[in-house]
Amino acid sequence: MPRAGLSTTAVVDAALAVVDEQGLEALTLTAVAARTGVAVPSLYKHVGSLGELRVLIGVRVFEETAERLAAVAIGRSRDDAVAALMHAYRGYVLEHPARYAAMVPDPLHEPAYVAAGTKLLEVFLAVLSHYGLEGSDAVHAVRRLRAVVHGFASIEATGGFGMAEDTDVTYAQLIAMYLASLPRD
Amino acid sequence: MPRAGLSTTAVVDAALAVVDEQGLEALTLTAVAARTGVAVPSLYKHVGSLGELRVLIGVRVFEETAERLAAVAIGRSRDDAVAALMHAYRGYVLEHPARYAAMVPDPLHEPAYVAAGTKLLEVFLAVLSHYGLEGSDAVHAVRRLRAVVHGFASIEATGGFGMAEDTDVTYAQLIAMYLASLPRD
DNA sequence: CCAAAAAGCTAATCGCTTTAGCTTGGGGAG
DNA sequence: CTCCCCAAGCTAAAGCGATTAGCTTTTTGG
Repeated sequence: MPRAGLSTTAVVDAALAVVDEQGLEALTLTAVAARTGVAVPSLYKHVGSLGELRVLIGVRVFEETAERLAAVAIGRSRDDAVAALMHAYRGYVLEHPARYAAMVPDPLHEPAYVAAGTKLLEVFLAVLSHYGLEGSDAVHAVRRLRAVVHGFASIEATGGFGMAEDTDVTYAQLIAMYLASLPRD
Repeated sequence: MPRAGLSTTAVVDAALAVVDEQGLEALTLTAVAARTGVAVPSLYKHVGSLGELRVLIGVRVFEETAERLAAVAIGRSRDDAVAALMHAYRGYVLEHPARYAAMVPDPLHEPAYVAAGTKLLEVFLAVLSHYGLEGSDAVHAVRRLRAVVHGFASIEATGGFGMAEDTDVTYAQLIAMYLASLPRD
């Protein structure tokens, strides 16, 4: 019998596919094993435990987001950059709604998250530095941004906005609201 | 052997206690049964399934929040009322951080949520009506409020704010930011 | 006082995670 | 080119949580 040629990366890929297709609750070792064409216990050669797999998924999503945001911020500044960041963040969540839920648990308790989280933080800080924000002011500004963006995205991703009104309009208002909270010249 | 004298309400109470003390992941029928002094299958006389229990918990939290917000808005108007609402919302989450996570899943898909959600919506709409907001404008304003408040609360409840800066300050800024987005006379 | 519904219980099944221990493919050292 | 070793897979089995079936007993309305 030939070998499957699995790897930790491949397992995480398969797990993400399961999450995308069937939701976070459907993330089970049985499902991942089925998708990779391997017996369930074989996964332990690459992953350690289901809990660890969840963390790995969260880290991956975090990294992808950070990468995407960093890319989109290049060549823009101030309001333009902030708006682009906010749109990119929401865009990722809209593309992978189920995946987003995987990012939430144990954000900073898990050391593995710290690296990815730090990179994301740095992107935010870099953009805000053009407003002259430093130190505590910058921290609070980043937190405001995270609250707005995460709050909207998580509600939208779970279908929490019941009314028929266009959510694009709401988001545009949120962006304007946040920008207005930044120092003006 | 005497009877335990359980009821759906009592089961939900016990479940909330479990969540408060050990977190949402620890919510298991075994844990609830242990706390109520009953065998696991006996719970099915009151609850239907673990999934249904989760929904019942979510509804309860929703209702408590709505009640609390409604109470705090009485006798206040405009900025005063909005700020009070936002503080009360955050206060509830800080008091029961683990409980808050139970509110998120399936917000509107579950019909049971609709009633509680509607009440909460009405409180928001009533407060915003003093700004002359109606129809779509009011819907977007409520969504902005939900995004800010839920975003901040959920990040804070899961310990997502890593830096040492005082979160009270951040929240005060968020309130000011939101108020600034409402129509001024 | 009596019947029947409601509340509990025990036994058993099923799916999922995890551990233990065996087998073998395949690459590198000689 | 061959042989050895390790990593990748597998099967077997234990354990836990949810759920169902079916029995017993308390309680309560008539």
